[in-house]
Order: sequence, then C-alpha cells, then structure tokens
Amino acid sequence: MDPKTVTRFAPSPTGALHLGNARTALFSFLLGRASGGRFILRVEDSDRGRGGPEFVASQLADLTWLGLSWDAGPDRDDGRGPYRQSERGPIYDGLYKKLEREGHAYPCYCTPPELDVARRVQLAAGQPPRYPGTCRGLDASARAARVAEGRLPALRFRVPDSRVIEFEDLVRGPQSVAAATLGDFVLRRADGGPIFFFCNAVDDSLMGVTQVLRGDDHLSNTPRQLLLLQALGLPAPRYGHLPLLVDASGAPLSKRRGSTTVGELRERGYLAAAVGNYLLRLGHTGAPDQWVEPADFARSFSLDRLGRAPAHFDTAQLDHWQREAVRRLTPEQAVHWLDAELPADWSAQERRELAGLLRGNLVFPADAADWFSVLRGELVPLTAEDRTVLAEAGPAFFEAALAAYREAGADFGALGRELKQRTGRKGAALFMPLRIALTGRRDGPELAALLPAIPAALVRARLAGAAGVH
RNA sequence: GCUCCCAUCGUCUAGAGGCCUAGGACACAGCCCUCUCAAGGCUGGUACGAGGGUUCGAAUCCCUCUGGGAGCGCCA
Repeated sequence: MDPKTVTRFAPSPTGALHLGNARTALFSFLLGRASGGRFILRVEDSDRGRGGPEFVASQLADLTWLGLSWDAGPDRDDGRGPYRQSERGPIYDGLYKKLEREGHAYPCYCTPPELDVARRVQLAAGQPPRYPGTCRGLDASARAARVAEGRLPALRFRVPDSRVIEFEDLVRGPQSVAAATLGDFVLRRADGGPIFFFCNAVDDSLMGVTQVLRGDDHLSNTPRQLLLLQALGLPAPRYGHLPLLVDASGAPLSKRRGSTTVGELRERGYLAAAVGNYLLRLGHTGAPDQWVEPADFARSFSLDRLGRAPAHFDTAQLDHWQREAVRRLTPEQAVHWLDAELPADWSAQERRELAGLLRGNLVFPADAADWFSVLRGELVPLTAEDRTVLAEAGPAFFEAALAAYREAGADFGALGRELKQRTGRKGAALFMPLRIALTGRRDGPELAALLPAIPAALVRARLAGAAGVH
C-alpha cells in the first residue's frame, strides 16, 4: 500500500460507538495505518448542543479495545490539528471569509419557519425540496434591511447552475450528479456554528486525508463536498461508500433493539478478536474461511472486495467467531476474560485452574456461573431422563463407584478401570451415569479433568446420593 | 413527492456470457469419532425477486416492475 495513504475515522460524539461505525473505522484503519500508511482520528463535535465528552472517551476506548490505534487524533496532535472540530473555529472562519469574498457563498436570512413553508410547498407540488434561492441575489441594501429586522444570517454555498459533478467512488465506481439537483446548502449556521458538509470536507483536506471510507448515507452528499473543496482550491480525498448495516429483519441497525454497540458486546463478554473477525467479513470478502489473527487483518482487507448491498448483522455468525476466539485464549487471558464471574474468594491458583478447565465449554463468561455450583455447591435438580439413567445404572453401580473412588481417588483413569472391573460396564454406559451423578448434566469438560476439581467430600456425597435414586 | 443506490441459499458471500445440473463459510439435519458437549471428518436440504428483451448461449448485458435502503436539514 502506498505509504502516503492517509485514512481517517471521524466519529461524532452523540452516543456510543455503533457496530456500523466500528466496521467503518476498522476498514479505514486497515486501509491506512495497518497497511503502512497513516490513520487519523478526528472528533466531529461541531454541534455543541449534542452529545458530550463522555461519548468521546467511550468511543475512543471502544476503538482501542477493538485494536485500532491512530497516528494523530485529539490525544496526539501532529501539527495538523487540532483534531476536535470544536477547536477549529478560527480555521473555519478564514475559509468562510474567503468563500464569501470570492462569491462562492452568501448570507441567507431566511428563517427556519420560512424554509419549512417553502419545503412543504415544493413537496406538495411534487418537487424535491430544495432551497429556493431567496437570498441568492440580495444586494447590499436588501441585506441591510433584513439585518435591520434583526435577522441573523446563515452562510450558504452558491452551487453552480449547470454543471455535472463526476467522481470515482472507491467502492461504487463512477458517479455523476447534476449540480442543478443540489440546491444551495448551508455552511454555517446563524449562530455561527459550522455545518457538517463544510467542516467535514475541509478538515479531511487540511489534514491530508487521501481516502475516506464512510457510510452509504453520504453518497449523495459527496458532490456538495467536492464542489465546496473545489471552490476553496483545496485537494479532495477520494471517497468510498460502504453499504449500511441492517438487522435480521432488514431494518437499519437501531440502538433500540439488541446489542448494536461495541460497548454492549464487550459487556456481554464478546472478545475483541471475535468482533474483529466478524466485522472483517461483514459485507467484505477476501478473508479466508478460517480464523484470522487481528495482526493479519490488513492482509485480508481489500477495497475491491467490498460488497455493495446492505449487510445483515447476524448473531449466529458473530457467535461462531466468539467460539473460535475463546478457544484461542491463553490460560492467562481466560482468567482475565472470566475475571468478573470468578468467585472472589478463590485463590489465584484455583481461578487459573478453573478458567483452564471450563474454557472449552464456554461462549460467554456468564456461562461459567453454572459450573461453580457443580464444582462447589448444589447440583441443579435432575431431569426425568437423567434420573432414568441413574436408576438404570442402579444402586450397586454407584456403590461400586464409591468403592472405586476410595481406591483410586481423583485419578480418573484408575477409577474408570476399577469401576469397569467391578461392574462390567464400559463406554457410555459406564461414564454417562457417572457424569450425571457427579455434575448433574450431560455436557461439560472431560471427566478426567473435572473429577480432581471437585472436593472429595462432594464426590462421595453425590455418588452416595445417586445410589439412592431408583 | 423527487433523485440516487442495492438485489445469488435463513445469513455473509463466490460468480466480471459458456468452466454453474451455481461454489465456500456460518446456521440447520444425519452419520463418523468420542464418557458428554465442543472441536474435527463425512453427507444432506435450501438461492440466482418477477416479467420482458439481446445472444447459438444469461446468475452474469439492457428495459420494466417489485422489494429494500439512502439523500433532498441552520443534524452528523
């Protein structure tokens, strides 16, 4: 990849980091920094009324958790900052003046209610709602008159009348839009605040961004930004528009249903590498069918392997990668992952052993809870089917097991041999009644590993109890 | 309402006119392995939204429709 490549992620702190945005960030990161270029992070907090600093912190934390890192951002300036739009006012002011001076922008005194009426009229007439151009040709005296009325002007971009804007979208291919369909758009609010179209495009250019990956919803707005940058004489990045993420029913991913934020997934115990493996394949081919280590993600990422249709978020597939990720945990990582679920009074040694023992049978940390009672407490009541298995084995079987356990102790191999000799049973007929009696369930880690983890007194009590089942 | 985008198994997708009686992965079912579950191995079912063209030949190209999405904000 070209080392001059600069990509960016530009979150707006209006909430938690959404899965769709996380995917956009991941892809941008892979296209940039992870491929030998640069990746920067810019906080789009130009609208002071929305969101808050807590969201900036949480989003950056989520990105870090996912394994993304940036060369420049709000926490590290490289001289092209600041990287928060709220701190870039002076930069914007200079550009606004230039635009106005050169006739590319003009003050607009229309009020929101007036604009709203105009929109309704256009809609009713079957016309697309566009700014009617009321203030486009105002002369000095007309402007003075509006100011005298106490009106505060917004600044509008003067879209050239008859032009066709053409550009090559990084994922969509060639695009062509007639300027006439655009309508003059606002660059600066009446209260002085900058507008997305403006600061987003300007910042990308000023920060040296060469490739912008963003959501599909920005595709039809791209011509505006291209026009604006051109008027400013600023170089434009190349844009690539990613299909949106939708839920199982095909509706846009909404914060209301299910876990759709990175934070929620993390809280439920999903591992970052699992989320990464899933996101890497969501609407993108090029990754092998097998697990990919996060460090190798960039090698599997390619712009021309991006899909063009909306991608469905599918928990079953996420869970598949989660299992893969859990399986790859080292014992230390497993302890850390299980940390909040592990009984606080257990020793470091016990916690380690437990994590190692259960790792293969868990998908989420919360799944571990059931096993604690298996190892230390009460078993859940047996199902009718399980009782049948115990009854079929019969009291003699468990009395023999008790005797074998006295002989062999927690050495499961020896216990098995002993019991086989005493009862003549083998295979499932031998082990299943044992498993059920000992754990109260039919699944779980190998009995050979499980047995030593259960205190001897509990083992004896359970075997004795099973002997009493008829 | 207008403009634009998208459309292959349930899901992620391969497929850039003949290699497709459409391939892989996840999920599902069965079998094998196995003390169980998981993992692994094998097998199976399920898809080119509809209708018209173009062509010797279309999942692939064109048109219409249908369905889904986005944009048209002094939101980002």
